[in-house]
Amino acid sequence: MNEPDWNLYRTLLAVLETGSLSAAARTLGLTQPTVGRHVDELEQALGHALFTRSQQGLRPTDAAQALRPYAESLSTTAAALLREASSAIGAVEGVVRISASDVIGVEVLPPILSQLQAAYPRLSVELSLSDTLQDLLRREADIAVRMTKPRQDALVARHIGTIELGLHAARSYLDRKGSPADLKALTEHHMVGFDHETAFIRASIEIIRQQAPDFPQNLHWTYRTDSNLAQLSAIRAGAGIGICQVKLAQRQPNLVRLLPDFSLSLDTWVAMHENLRQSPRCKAVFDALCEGLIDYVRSA
Amino acid sequence: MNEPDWNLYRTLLAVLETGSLSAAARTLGLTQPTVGRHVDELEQALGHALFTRSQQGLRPTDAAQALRPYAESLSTTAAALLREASSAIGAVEGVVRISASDVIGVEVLPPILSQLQAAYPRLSVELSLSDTLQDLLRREADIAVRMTKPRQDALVARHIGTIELGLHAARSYLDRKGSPADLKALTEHHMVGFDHETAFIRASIEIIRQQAPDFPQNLHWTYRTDSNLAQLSAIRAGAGIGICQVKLAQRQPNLVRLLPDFSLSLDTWVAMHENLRQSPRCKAVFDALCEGLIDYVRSA
DNA sequence: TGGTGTCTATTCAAAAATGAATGAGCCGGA
DNA sequence: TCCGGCTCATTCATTTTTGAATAGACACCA
Repeated sequence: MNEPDWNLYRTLLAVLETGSLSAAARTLGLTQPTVGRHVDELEQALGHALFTRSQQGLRPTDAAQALRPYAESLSTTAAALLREASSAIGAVEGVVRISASDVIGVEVLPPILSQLQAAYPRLSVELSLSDTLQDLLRREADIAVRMTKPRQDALVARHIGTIELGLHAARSYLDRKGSPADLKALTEHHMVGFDHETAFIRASIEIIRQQAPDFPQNLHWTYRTDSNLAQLSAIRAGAGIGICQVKLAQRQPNLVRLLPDFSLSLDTWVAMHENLRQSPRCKAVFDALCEGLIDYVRSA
Repeated sequence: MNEPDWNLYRTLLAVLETGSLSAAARTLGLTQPTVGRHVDELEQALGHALFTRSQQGLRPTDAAQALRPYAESLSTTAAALLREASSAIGAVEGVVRISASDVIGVEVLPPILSQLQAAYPRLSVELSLSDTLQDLLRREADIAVRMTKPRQDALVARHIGTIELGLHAARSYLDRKGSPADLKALTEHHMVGFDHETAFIRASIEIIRQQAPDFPQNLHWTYRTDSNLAQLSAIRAGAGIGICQVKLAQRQPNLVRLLPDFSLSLDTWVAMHENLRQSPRCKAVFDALCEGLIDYVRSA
């Protein structure tokens, strides 16, 4: 039995993502019959049924689900290959894909990246807002800005510094509700916070417990979202008191820091796949990111 | 511009590996003209020359070299996908690829694996003898036996125990040359050791320095090889005194341990990609490997 | 209930990819 | 020096893959 055509994996992934032959055909620029034939061919080659056909689409079997991560890995690697090929050798041009948290991506990176693009006009930047380090290994991004120290051997990481977090609220909110005199008074306020308790959140809560034993346990969470960015917007809009970056709040005239003794800090890192050190375009972006973020962290 | 056919990457890799269109065509089961056309097509799609043609083969350009790791990653991932597809859902069958050092692979694993295959007749094991942890992330193997603690987040690792290393020689050698009375006497002997000084070797030398200050600096290395397995064979054949696993030497009637106060220890780990925990065939092999190796380490 | 949207399956002609054969250049050994 | 080995390039017939069109089945909505 010969190795199946690698294109079959691409159409497999498209069918998994879209849920139907027709939709997959549209995204792939093929037609529904060919996509169907690809699936048939792959099923025959692998010896498993991959989908149960029905008139309103295909439902993937467990076998297809098991193969999905591999197909995704193929797809991201192929995309990374194309990015690598997007630049001439030795030139700072082409596409670089950056991954960062939403707040960093929206509030901090734009000036840094626009300056970078002024310096290298033939450079394109793709920005993916997500928070896992996995995506560097899977090559979903070339460079990542992260708040945890990368522990992967295959990554190059540079430590940027520490970002300070503090409690903030909008003036409009404080005009209505007044300012809390101490941490215990927070129970009387509307709080903006996280929706789901991730490992990172649990760790943060632990740190808060240690550093600020007065921090109340049961707060009145009136606005919960897992997006830091949405939290920031909510605080700005006067929805309540929440935690955000101190440096960021200083730039916003209508945000006030509360109880400045309460403070959390986030270590910040910029990480990149080791292989990409050879690539001038990635190295240029890496260096510019480090420089710009260090400026941001140290800014008064 | 459309995304290039993924098959083009496969032929690119084959051409890079074989060094000629014709040879690549043979390994791919295609013909030389099609391989040539694939390369042309890819060059056009990427906008780079990938090879400089000549009558005695193709020389890859820097651009092609830069793409090589990506193509290799595609290839290993496609192979991993096929392995995953080689087993029915929930069944312990199909192909599992194990990576281990040469000594472990040749001397320790066979009984463990043959027992495993007796338990699961539809299971196939591929054994790759290499020593880097990288290959797990690149999916070059499903499971690895390693002598260093894995630091990758994406890996599941289990600690097996400590393997003791000691100085050994064959009786035939000792009959000719006599036994060294102490470490200093090693300078009078033929020694079997490593060829290149890797990071691991340097670390080991450092440990030796600390634990055995008497260990001579300048030994008479008469047999150098980077393969542990070849070292073991050389010691067995009476080429000289060398370091090998104590447990392993105990099984060999003609090997004698020398200066038993001298001892090194290696921490042993079995590691696997986190995703594969879902896969019964990998989990079964992982568990069997752990059990078998623990038995080996603890055996009298 | 009938119309419209979605989906998959099938057929058949057109387009694309492939292979066999051949030519030409280079290298090394007899 | 010639021969056999290897290489890549080119041509043309054949095979394979693809797409357009169509039919049938289901779901939703007026």
